[in-house]
Amino acid sequence: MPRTADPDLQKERREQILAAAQVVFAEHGFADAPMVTIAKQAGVSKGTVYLYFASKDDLIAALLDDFLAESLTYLHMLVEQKEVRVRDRLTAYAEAVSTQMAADSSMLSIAYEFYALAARNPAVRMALQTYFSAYGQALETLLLQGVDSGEVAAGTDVAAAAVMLVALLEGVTLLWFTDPDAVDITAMLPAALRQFLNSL
Amino acid sequence: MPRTADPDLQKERREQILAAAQVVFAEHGFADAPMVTIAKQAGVSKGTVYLYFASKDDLIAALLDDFLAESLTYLHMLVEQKEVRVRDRLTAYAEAVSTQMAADSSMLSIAYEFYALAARNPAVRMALQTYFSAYGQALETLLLQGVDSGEVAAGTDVAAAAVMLVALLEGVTLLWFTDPDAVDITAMLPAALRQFLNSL
Amino acid sequence: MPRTADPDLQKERREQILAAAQVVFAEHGFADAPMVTIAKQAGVSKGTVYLYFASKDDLIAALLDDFLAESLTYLHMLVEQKEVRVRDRLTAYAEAVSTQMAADSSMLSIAYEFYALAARNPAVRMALQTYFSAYGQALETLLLQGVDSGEVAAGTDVAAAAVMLVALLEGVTLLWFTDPDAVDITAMLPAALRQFLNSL
Amino acid sequence: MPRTADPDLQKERREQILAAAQVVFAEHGFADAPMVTIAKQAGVSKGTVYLYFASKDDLIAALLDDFLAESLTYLHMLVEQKEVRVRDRLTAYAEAVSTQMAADSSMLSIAYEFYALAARNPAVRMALQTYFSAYGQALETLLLQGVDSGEVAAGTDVAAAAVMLVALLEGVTLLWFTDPDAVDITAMLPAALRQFLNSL
DNA sequence: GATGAATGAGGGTTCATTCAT
DNA sequence: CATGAATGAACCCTCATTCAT
Repeated sequence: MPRTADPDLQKERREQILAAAQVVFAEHGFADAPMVTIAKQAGVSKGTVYLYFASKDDLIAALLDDFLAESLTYLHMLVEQKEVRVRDRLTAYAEAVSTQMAADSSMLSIAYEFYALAARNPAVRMALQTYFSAYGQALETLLLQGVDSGEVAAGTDVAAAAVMLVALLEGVTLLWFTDPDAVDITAMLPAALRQFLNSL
Repeated sequence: MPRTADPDLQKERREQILAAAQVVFAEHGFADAPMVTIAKQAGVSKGTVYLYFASKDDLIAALLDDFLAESLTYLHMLVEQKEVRVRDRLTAYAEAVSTQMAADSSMLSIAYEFYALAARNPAVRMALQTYFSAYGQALETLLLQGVDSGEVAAGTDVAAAAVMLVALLEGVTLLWFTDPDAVDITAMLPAALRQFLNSL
Repeated sequence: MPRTADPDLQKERREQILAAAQVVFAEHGFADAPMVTIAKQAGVSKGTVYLYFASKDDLIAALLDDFLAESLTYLHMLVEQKEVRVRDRLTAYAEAVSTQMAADSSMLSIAYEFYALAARNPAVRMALQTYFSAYGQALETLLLQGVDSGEVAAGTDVAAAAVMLVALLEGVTLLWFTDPDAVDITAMLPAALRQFLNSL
Repeated sequence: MPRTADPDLQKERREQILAAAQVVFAEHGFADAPMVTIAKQAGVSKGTVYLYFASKDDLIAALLDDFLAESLTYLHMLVEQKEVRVRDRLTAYAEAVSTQMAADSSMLSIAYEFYALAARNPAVRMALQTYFSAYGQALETLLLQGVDSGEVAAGTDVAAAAVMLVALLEGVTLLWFTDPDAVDITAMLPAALRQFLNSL
């Protein structure tokens, strides 16, 4: 039993607070979510939050990093599954994303907080730029694998196609977020993907 | 002689404040834009803002209404120009939107504020639902005109296509907003439109 | 038809505004009654109120003067009715006061505003002192008339009795004001008076 | 080590703020007493006041409760002192009240604030009704004890007498409050009491 | 005289952050 | 490590008062 802090416990606390922040931020928005509410949601005191995060901004930034890292990890995993057909992987991705969002839209609520924040916060903007760039790169790689396997037409401008695919997925997501009853995301997202792939 | 209020002056003041609010909200976000800053930007005093808007929320709601009404007005105008080819009208729309946003992104900044707000404000959510519904309807009507004129394949599911088109345009816009240098919106938006129409 | 303002019209406007102030002050209290509300209640504009009263404080002071003058006028009238028995006059007074208050308690609401205000406003305090002094004087004169007519015992300390009578009437009024259902003022006020007179 | 809150310290702070509020409210009135002034008087910051009272209204309500409870406690104590003659107890009460008020009239200033407030605040009105009802009950019990001991005439309507006694005491207090120089409350209150008891 | 748009001081309240325990 | 009492800057909103018309 070491005298120094237990790194695992540290990490656990940190994630516990981040999870609480996600819940509270999704419900109230960044600006209207008091730190004390996040602390309570995490089951700790106000002061403890400041032991793990220097400020509210820092907490928000950490949440952003978590989100993006997690999302990219999943995408990179997809890229590695070379034994599976590209279409099937993309479809699986669309289904996974739509299923997850339909189950818990809090991440999405926060995503729009981040997009809004990006307009006036350079650090957030930069993080999102890096994310979307990597997102596009991953899809581009996937599409290239599709060209190799013959699933995608040889002459396709895969770079442009990747960007457009990202745009389409994000756009469908926005529409669903705004009006979940009008847009069936679990159907629409794969459908949009299919149509897009067929157009290549 | 303000025995009776001058309706024109009233309207002018109101728009003057709304314009100021757009600038300030775009720069600071709804939550971090003090009313007094908006007042100063409009060249009036704090109290004056409250002569025209009952509260900050009311000001935000009025801004949303203005945005959506203006946007839909333009779309409905497009629908009416039946003498012009559908593709040309859609292209003109994409170009107009991208040009405007490239010139002044403040409306877009605020758009993401509204998307974020929609998650926890029923009135905002409802307004956006109505907007996107009308938006989709307008594009659907346009696509139907395209079917009539032979520009769009007869068997096309125009309703689904319209939703997807909205999604695509919104998605491209988001990517540009996040990273204007990585995405040339004046080129990408028409290009995305072209590809989409070709896929129908 | 004089070019200068019509004094009667002036006076009428002034009383119209004072009457409105009574209503609004009674409902909201001095501090929470906006001038504009008083203006509306009077059917004039905000600016007009300031044509007749220099400030809110001035309006309040004028209201106080009106109240006290009216009340004293009635008392002095009682003193002059020497042909009527003292007891009958006092009873008539008690009945008149209780009837009026039961019909409209707004004057009473405002009375307590004035009592509270007297604690920190010398002008108000002075006015109330003058009023209560005159009030006591009037009752003392009445009681003296009673001694002369044999209605009141000869050795009575009429000065002390007058003060006590004022206190009793004010006290009963307060209890009724606080709980109108628990105290029947139209019965209690004359009863208190009777008992008091009998104890002299 | 404030791992857990210290109840004593909490209570102390609360009373410290209530005491400050009494001073400031008495001097400025409820409406014209800024919270920050109360905070300064209590030697704490503005925010601290809100740690102990949810709002200004809450602070006022707490003050009212304190006043009434303290006052009733004293009355109930009087009722219990059955070994002392009723007249002596009432006289002691009158002397205690008048002495206390002559020493510090701030409670009285605030009392009139409460009476004024009762007109438009149901909670305050209710509290005062309960208070005056209990006040009357206590005096009624005392008078009944007087009947038992032969100090008060057997046929007396003690209920009515109690109400009238409350009224008389309150009325004398009001007159003194309005004009302390004209009314010697330490003499007048016991005198009024004596006369009243003699009239029974 | 009368109006009501405009002003800005002022006040209630919130909450990010600190720090003594 | 953890706590939560304390701080005070900041912000929304109200309203007494002024004055151009």
